[in-house]
Amino acid sequence: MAQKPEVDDLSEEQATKELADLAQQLAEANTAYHTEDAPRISDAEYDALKARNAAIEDRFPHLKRADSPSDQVGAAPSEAFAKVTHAVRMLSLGNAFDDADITEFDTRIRRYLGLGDDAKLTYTAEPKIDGLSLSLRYESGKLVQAATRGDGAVGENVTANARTIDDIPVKIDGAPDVLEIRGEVYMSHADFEALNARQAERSDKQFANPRNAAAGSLRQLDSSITRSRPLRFFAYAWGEVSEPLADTQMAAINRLSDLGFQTNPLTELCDGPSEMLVQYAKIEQLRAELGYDIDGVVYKIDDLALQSRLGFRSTTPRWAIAHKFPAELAWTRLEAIDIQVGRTGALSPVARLTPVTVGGVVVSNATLHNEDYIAGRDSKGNEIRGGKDIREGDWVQVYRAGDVIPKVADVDLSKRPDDAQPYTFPETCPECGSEAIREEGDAVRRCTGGLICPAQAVEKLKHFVSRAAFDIEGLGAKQVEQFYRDGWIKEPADIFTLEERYGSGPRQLKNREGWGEKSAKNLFEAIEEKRNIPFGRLLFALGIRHVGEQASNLLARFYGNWDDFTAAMDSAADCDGPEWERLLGIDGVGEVMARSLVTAFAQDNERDSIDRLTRHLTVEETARPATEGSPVAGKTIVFTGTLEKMTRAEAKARAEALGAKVSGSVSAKTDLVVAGPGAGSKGKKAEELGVEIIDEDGWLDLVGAS
DNA sequence: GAGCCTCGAGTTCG
DNA sequence: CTCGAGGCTC
Repeated sequence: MAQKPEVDDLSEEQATKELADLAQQLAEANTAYHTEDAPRISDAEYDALKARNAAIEDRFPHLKRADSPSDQVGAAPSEAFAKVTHAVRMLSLGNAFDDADITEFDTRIRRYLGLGDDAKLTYTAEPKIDGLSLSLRYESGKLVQAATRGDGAVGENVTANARTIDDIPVKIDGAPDVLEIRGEVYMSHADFEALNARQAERSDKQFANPRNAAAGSLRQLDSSITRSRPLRFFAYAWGEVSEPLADTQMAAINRLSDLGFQTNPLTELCDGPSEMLVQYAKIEQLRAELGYDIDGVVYKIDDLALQSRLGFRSTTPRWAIAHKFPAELAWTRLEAIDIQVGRTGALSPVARLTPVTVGGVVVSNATLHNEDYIAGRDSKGNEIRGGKDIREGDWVQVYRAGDVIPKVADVDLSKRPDDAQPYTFPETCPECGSEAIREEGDAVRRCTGGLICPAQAVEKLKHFVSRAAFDIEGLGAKQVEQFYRDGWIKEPADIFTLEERYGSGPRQLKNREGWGEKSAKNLFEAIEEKRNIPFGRLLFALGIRHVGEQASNLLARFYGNWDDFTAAMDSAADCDGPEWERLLGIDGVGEVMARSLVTAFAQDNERDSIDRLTRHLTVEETARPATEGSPVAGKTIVFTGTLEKMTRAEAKARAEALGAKVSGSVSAKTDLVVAGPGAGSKGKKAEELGVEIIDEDGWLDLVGAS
């Protein structure tokens, strides 16, 4: 770019041509970034191209293109925002779709807390705003950081943009030293329409819906643009706080309001499921006149002490649930049914649809799940959609499940073309022709081609470089596909010899279309960086069936280092003996997973491929869980008898959080028995074995809770 | 053996 | 985000 003539020296003709080039380059970069989930050019290069474009447009305003990149909203790479690790994870909520789900929610909570049906439980109910969640961190009353949710653990720093939102105070009085406020950024209907009208006047891009407009506005690199967008904010929760805000959810919300935040005026207390449903109906009725989008009602246990007793499941709190409004539906034509082949060989049918707008976005593909779903049955053989099968050419109803994934919900038989044939699911892989087999009791049909099947091979490679696995910058799905097609990368090990083979010499990466000196260098560097890899990531990256991210990390924590692990897999290869038993003894590992693991390491092909790979790697050891300061870390605990101040489930969760293993029966391996009144045989056995026994109060003292 | 809960695998669009 | 299946508990 440095060699390019100064903007002032450009002729109109040159400028026109360069603007066209820039528009194309930037569009490609955007596609590479957004849809291939791997940027092809660096952020700096991207910014430079954009700056050049702006400079030329400035000089020749009349040459500005209708599709000018300077008007593209939300096109800036998100890499431009710094990553922020949330002090307290931002979780999502469990979903409820009907009245029964709400009753079950209440029942589950009562059971977990050990409460009877008659005990009073109070909930809050509030509209669920359809926007984007934001976490605001205040220290000594000053806004120091605003972060998007991201994946819940790590979000993006959008502080400068958040400061421009009127509803977000930059300073608050009388707050705890550390206070993280969580809430929703949204745009009102009126502001959204005004914005779109304004955009139209300037022939700028129209936003599909208020949510997208809010999201696009918040993620502007230039915060003056965010300032010009009418964003609003409702506070409804909190993350880290240096001192408790209140005793109840409702009081906490009122406190947030006192601190100067907008809180939703429709937040109400409910005494149980029936009142919650009344509130739901009320809010649903008000929906159209609220002036902003909501997609349901959120219920939370009001008592914060109970909230903390209930705690969290892996991704959602036990004490809250979102009751969603029914999804928007649309009818369209099913043009064709295509089959995709996944990493494990699973054949998944996809519906190709005549594009139709559903809930503000245009949908042209939808999942059809599996063979049975098309035939109108679920996995247990029960009828779905009244047993109506789905055929190519059918008129179908689609919706976006969870407002995201398009699904085919129904078929209109009266509009079925006369010549429509029942869909026959292929029994051979459409990619490699191998036989596709459906195991007894399985819902999916799988290609048996293994790595012979190009689809499986490439999907496995994509998995290998994915976010939770090797996560190599500049090597995303699209790149992997191309390298595979050209034979540059056939298996994971090839990634680590890529530079050796194509770093220099007659066929060089930097001479390839779409690559340059800089991007090639960046890629090689990114690969270099990943030669050191944590055990858990490596194991996950291998893509062994039934061994996902969680299981991989579990195994990494258990075995600690790679060599011990592979040695254990070898010893357990015949699915027998002490190592096999030890593997099965891991909480969370069952027979199916264990077999899958051991087989992967025992099969020559697969093992050779793994060994070829690890030769290029330094596998980082995983520290066994330290659970610093925990009095029970690594101990095996048994709870017995009646627990009066907590339930079994609670006690177990608590113990496990502290690094203990909770077992059901007393044995020589037991370190501690917590016995309530009525402890029978287990108490006796503990005495016989000389295992330490404490009562419930002793336990609560030990773990520092009362 | 039933009934959770959690995880894995597959999915769409911006 | 959803579905199906694995794993654990009762």
